[in-house]
Amino acid sequence: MKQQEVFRALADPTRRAILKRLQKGSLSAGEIGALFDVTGATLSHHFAVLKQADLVRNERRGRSIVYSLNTSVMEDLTRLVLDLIPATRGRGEDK
Amino acid sequence: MKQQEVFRALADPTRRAILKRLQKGSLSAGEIGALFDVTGATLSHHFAVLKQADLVRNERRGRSIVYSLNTSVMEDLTRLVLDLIPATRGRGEDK
DNA sequence: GCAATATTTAGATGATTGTCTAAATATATC
DNA sequence: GATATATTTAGACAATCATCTAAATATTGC
Repeated sequence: MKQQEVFRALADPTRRAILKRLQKGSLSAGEIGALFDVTGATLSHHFAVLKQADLVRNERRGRSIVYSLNTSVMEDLTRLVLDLIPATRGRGEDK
Repeated sequence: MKQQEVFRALADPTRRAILKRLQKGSLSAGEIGALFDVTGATLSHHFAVLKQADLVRNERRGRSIVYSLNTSVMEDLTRLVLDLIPATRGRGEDK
C-alpha cells in the first residue's frame, strides 16, 4: 500500500466527495462528472490520483468507464489512521 | 472539526512522523527537531499546520515549548475515515 | 539587564497541485 | 467506415506548499 499516495489523494475535498459517492455504488466517469462543477479533464485527473493510491478501480463498460471503490485499501487506510492514535489501538498493542 | 485542515495536515510525511512520535509522549520542539533532518523554521511551520488542524496542542514549559497529541481530534478523524468505507460502518448505518 | 538558548516570523525559492481549454483516443451506432 | 459520445492526454497557468536563511521574539541564568 502506497501510504503517501493515499494520504495525498485524501487531501483534496473533491476526491473525498467522489469516494463518498462511490460508497453507494459504482458510477461512470460521466455520472460522477454530473455531480461536480469541474471539467471532465479535471475529474479525469482526480481519478488518476485516486487510482494511483489504489483507492478506486475502473472498468470499461460499453462506451463509458465505470469507477468503483477499492474497499480493501480503504480498510488498510483505517488501520493506518487508527495506528496514529495512541490509546485506541485495539490488538497488536505495539509495533 | 476542520476536516479539510486535518486531511491537509496528514498529507505530509514529516507531519505524520511527528504525530507518530507524539504517541509515545509529549516532546519539546527542540527534541522533535533532533529527530528530523529539517531546520527549526521548517519544523515550526509543520507545527503550525498541525495546530491549525487541532491535531496537537502546545504549552510553554520553561524555555522550551512542549507539543502533545490532541487525541480527541485524532478520534474524530478515525470516525471520518471509517465513514468513507461502505461496509465497515458499525452503528449509525446511514447518515 | 545581558548573554545564551529555544522557538517563531518574514521573505524568498523551486516544486507540486488543481484547474482550464484544446486535441487525442476509444467505443458504439448507423 | 464516418459520426457521435465518453473519457483521457497535453500543455499552460495561478495558487499552494515545503523548505531554506536571516532576523525577531521569548525565556532563563548569571
